[in-house]
Amino acid sequence: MKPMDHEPDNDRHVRPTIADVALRAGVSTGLVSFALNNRPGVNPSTRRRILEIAAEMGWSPDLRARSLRTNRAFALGLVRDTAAAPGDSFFPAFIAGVERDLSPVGQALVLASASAGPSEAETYRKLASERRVDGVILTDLRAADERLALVAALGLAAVTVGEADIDSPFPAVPVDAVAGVVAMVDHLVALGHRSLAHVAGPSVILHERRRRTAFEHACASRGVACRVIDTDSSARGGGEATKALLADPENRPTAITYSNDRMALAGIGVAHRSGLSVPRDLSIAAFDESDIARYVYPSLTSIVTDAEEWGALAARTLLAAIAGIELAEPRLAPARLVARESTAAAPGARPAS
Amino acid sequence: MKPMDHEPDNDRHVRPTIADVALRAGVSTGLVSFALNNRPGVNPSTRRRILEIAAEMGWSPDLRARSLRTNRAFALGLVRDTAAAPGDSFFPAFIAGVERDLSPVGQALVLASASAGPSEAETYRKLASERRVDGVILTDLRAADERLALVAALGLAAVTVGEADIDSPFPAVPVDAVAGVVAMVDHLVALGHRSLAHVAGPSVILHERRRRTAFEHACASRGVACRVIDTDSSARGGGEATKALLADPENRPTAITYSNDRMALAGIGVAHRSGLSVPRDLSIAAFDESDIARYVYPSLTSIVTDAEEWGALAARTLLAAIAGIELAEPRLAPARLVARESTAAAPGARPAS
DNA sequence: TTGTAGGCGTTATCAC
DNA sequence: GTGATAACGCCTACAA
Repeated sequence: MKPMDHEPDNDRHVRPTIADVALRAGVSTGLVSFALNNRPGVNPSTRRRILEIAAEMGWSPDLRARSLRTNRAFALGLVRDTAAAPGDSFFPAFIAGVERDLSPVGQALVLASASAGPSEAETYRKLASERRVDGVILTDLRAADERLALVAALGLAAVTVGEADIDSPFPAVPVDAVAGVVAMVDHLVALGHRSLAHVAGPSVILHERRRRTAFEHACASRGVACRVIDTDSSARGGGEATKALLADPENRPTAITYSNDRMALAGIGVAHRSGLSVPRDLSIAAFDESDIARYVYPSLTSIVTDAEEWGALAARTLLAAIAGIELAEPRLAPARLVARESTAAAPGARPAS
Repeated sequence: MKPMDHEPDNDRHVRPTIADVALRAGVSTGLVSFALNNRPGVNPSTRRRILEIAAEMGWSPDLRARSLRTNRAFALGLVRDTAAAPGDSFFPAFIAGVERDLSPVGQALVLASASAGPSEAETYRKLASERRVDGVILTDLRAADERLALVAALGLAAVTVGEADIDSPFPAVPVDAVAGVVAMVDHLVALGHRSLAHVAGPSVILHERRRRTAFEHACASRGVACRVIDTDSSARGGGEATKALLADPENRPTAITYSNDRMALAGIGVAHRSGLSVPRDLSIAAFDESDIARYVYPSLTSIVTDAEEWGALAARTLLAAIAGIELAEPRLAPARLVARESTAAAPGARPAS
């Protein structure tokens, strides 16, 4: 035996290549490639024969070779800051949506973490320099997000989940943040609430900021008081914000909205421990619910967005961008209010007319 | 502009290849490769010069070429059934752990979904035939899991998260399921509970089955009654199981353990709606908590496992297996009981001696 | 319609 | 110790 390990005729576990198919079909590799890729210029009968033989031999494309040759990775990347949002219920659903649209078209999702180890920028840089992905999905966009310039400089395609606040070379998949907030404020005002509060996530995050602004505007235009507290989006943060809001019995809101449901649940916990009953003494509402919102007690009034659909739309938009197609401005169904048990008439309020 | 985008000589953004480096250094590409990979047989001064020039030119390895040549993907795969466990709090943490150990060694995580579109087997098959990954992490192992044979037949490496119940060619990263359950049952028995119940996930899932068995054994050996109800692991399922358990006031458990925290939260909801107070009238406990368990009211007594560490250990074990190294049996710290507010003395029970 | 040849960037082989 | 050169599997101008 030679030191070389080429014995394609011997080893039964060698994957057939297009050369093997070509040999068997008595044609050239080029023709096989054309036939396999559904390209014009191949005699229909020849094509059929080639496809048959390829199937029979169990040929399947080797992505590595194809990648090298075509300079594409056939994969998209998603970098998450895992430390920033533990227990986040939005992400898993979002990712499921992304995958749903990727796998049928032979694309894969490469997940990378930014929090641990190398910095976020380094993670994107590596993804690009190794050419592991063709594009990235940018989530949790920040104010003046430096990732836009970075990713563009790296030559990656991208899609932003939500609209950027600066010039962006990338398509965006926005969702109407205002409608839901307005519906929520109207809902609470109709219940007689005149002093509201919003427990927000970090305000560098654009969608957090937008919710906050929408909340403040809606309150102002309805002439109701509103307080906003920033948190780190964690359950703990939500609890602490609630404590702060309830600290002064003389001057506390009668309804609190939270930027996610785990903060809201923590808020309910704090309220209970303060001797307040939800929703009798205090109304509670949330954004971005997971399925538990429906089943806890009291069930959570929420502004819900279809996270999975959002992910799917983002994936589709990015794939189109990579293919050089510009999709008609993709727009997600606006977030909608789902009223449940955690919101009720404000204490001492007469029912709205 | 032509529709083609190939203009490598024109584009100023061409990445330097080792050929470029070799040219500049006045050596051959082979030598550059050796130098860059820290392999013996290169004159130290030559090596230094090559490294300098490579850095200066901004060379970085192209994974595609390396993959093609070395027949490795430098990536691991994880196939999840997204539909099966929406809102699962275990997975995100687990994945974060996987990534934590992967990125520092230049490996990536490819996530694929099985629920939507192609079948689970098809997903693994594709991952292998495209050669996208070197190995897969098998989670939520099922009884007589057919994935073991499939993945082995596909020539993929793998690691199982938890021990298989059949012969497995793959290393496993088990966790002691029994200790936590025993601690939980003892905790409840000490509180005076004599009639327990367990709301389990699908019993095809091995860890669900093991918990169930451990629960039944522990109850039997303590001489306390136990009822088990199977669910689909969803919050809804947890709620319905609770309804069933509480249906007959004459004969209902005084404590219920749930296989995950969202079922437990739903259970608390059902209890409240049935006019029962937790933990006064009914004690509630959970497994696999997310961070909200600490902050809800009442806070949840839980059996907690370090999901992130589990993911990291699984990744490490699989990487070792791929490298041909067999790690000393990796073992995770056993799950431990964290008693909180949701469990208390059984109604009418005298405090344990 | 089909065949040929060259190259994508890297690593492995084998002479020098 | 060093340097050509041939693969890896596929795609694609270009020639026939």
